[in-house]
Amino acid sequence: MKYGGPFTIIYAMSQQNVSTHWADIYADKIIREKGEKELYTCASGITPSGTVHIGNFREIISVELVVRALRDKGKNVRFIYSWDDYDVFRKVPKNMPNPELLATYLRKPITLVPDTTGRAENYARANEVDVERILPTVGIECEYLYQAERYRSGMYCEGMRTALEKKEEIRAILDEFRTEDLDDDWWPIAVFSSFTDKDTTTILDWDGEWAVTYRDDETGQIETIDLRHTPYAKLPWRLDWPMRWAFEGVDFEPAGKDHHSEGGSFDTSRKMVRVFGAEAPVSFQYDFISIKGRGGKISSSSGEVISLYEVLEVYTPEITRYLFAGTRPNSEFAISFDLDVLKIYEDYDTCERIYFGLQEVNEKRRAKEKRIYELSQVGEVPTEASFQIPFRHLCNLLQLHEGDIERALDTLGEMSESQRERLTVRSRCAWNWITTFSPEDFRYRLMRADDPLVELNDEERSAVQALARVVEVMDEIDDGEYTTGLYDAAKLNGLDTGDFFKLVYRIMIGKERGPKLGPFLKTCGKEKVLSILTRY
RNA sequence: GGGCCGCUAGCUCAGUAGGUAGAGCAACGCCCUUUUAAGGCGUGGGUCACAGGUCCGAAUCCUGUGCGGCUCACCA
Repeated sequence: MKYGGPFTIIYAMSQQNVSTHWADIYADKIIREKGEKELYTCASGITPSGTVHIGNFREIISVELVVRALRDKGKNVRFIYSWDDYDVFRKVPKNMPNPELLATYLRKPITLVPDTTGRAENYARANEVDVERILPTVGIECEYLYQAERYRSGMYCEGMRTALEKKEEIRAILDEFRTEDLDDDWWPIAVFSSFTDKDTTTILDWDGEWAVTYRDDETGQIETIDLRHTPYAKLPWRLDWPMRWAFEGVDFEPAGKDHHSEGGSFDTSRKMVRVFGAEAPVSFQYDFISIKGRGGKISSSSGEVISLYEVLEVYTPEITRYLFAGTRPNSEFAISFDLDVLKIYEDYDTCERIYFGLQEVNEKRRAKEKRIYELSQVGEVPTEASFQIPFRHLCNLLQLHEGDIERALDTLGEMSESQRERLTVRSRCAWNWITTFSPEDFRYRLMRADDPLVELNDEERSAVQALARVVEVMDEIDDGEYTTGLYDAAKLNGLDTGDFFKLVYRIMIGKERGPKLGPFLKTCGKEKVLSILTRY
C-alpha cells in the first residue's frame, strides 16, 4: 500500500480531504455530539394546514443534504418527516372552493376537514400528497409519519402521561419566557371533543393514571377518556415536539429562525426534552426564502404562495438543489424568476465545468464547487458533463423553433443520450421561463408565410434582396466577409445601417429590435431566413 | 426587552477549520470594418461599518460601539 500511517492521515486532512461544505460540517457535528451509532435519525416536519411553500421546502432539503452527508460518511440514517396533521383547522384559506362548508369545520383537526378541491380524502391529505408526489423529483425520499394517525392509535399515550406527571416542571419552563404566566387550570394536553370533534374543550381532571375528564364548551357535555385508547387527545405544539424527539430518538432536526429565538419553541423544546428522558437533537437555524421577479404575474395579496412545483417549472431539479446546496442555510436568499435565472444557470454550468475539470480554478474553490455539484445531483453523479450551451443561446434556439424542443436540439449536433435527456429537461424549463417570466423584450417569434408583409420602398426591397444573397452563402464565407456583406446590403442601397437593421428585425420577427443580427441569422439557419426574405 | 443575522467594488453579492481580497452587472478601453438588447478580450475600482484585543499574520477569532433587518415573548 502506498498510503498509511498517522502522518499520511494528518497530511490528507490538511490537504482539503475534509469537506468544508455546511452539510458535511453538520454531519461531523452530529457524529461528534451523538457519538458513533448504528443508526442516526434525522427529522423534519411541518403542519399541512395550507399549501406547503418553498420556504417549507428549505427545511426538508436542508435535512436531506445532511442525511446525504452522513450517508456519504458510511452512516446508516433514518430520515423521517412528520406531518402534523392533527393540528387544528384555524381559518379557511383564501382561494379554496366552498369556503362556507369549510367554515363549519373550524376548530376540528385538519385531517377531518374535507378537501373541497377534490384531490384527496381530506384537506390535510391533499396538501401532503402534493408534496409527497413531487419530492422524489428532486431526489428526496423519506419516511412519512402521520401525527393524527399516531395520536389516535394511542402510540403517544406514554408521552401524554409523562406530560401530565411532569406538569409543573413543564409549566415552569414555559412560564420562563411568557409575558403572562399560564393559568392555574392549565393542562399540558389538549382534547378534541368526541361530540363535536372540535378542540373547544376544557380539561377538568386527571386521575393520576390514564383517565382524563373534560367538558365540551359548546354542548356542556362531560366525558372521561382513557389516554391509552382515546383518539381525541394530543399534546400542544411546544410539548409535542420534544416528546417526538424522545420517542423517535431524533439526532438532528433544523428549524426556522422563528423557532430558534430564545423563548421560541425550539428553545423551550430543548429544555423540555429532558422531561421526556432524552437530549435535544443537533440543530441549526435556517433563514427564510423570498421570491424575486414574479411581479405582475400574481398579486402578492392574493395569498398565492410559491411552491416547489412552481420553482421546478423554471429550474431543473439539479439547479433547484443547487440553489439550496450552494447557500448556507442561515442566510436568506431570493429565488428569482426574472433575468437572474440566466445567471443561475450560468453559475451552475460553471460549477459543473469545475467538477469535470474543464475550467481551471484554485484547489480550495475546486473542492467547494465539487461538493456542491455532487450534492446538487438528484441521483448518481453523471459520468460526463452536460452538453453546455449558454442559456441565452438555448432561449434563442427555442424561440426560433417556437418551443419545439426536439427540433431545436437537432440543430446542435452530436450529443450523448444522457446529455440530450438533460438538455431536454433544461429546455422545458427555459421555454416555461421565456413564455411566462422573461421580459417582453426578450421574446420574439419568426414571421411565417401567413404573417402580413412589411411595406417596403424600392431601396429597402433591393437591400433585403442583397441581404438574401449574403445569407445564401453565409455558411461558406468567413466572418469578416459575412459582416461586411450585412453592412454593404444597406450601404450599397443607400440605407442607413441602423434603419436597415430595424427593418430586418421587422421582417424577421415583427419587432424593432432583436438579437445581434449576424449571429442571429446564422443561428436561424439559411433555410429559415431565406424563406422569410424571399417573400420580398 | 431578549435572541439571531447582516454591514466586503457604483449595484447585487461570493469569500469564516486565519495565510497576498473575488464574481456578475455597471463603468472604461480594445476587437469582430459602428451596440443593432443579449459577442470576444482587457482595464480601473474596496481603510472588508467603526474601535480595541489575540496572533508572525485577521474580512475571517474575541470584546465593545453604530446602523439595518428578522424573530420571540399568543397559537402552531
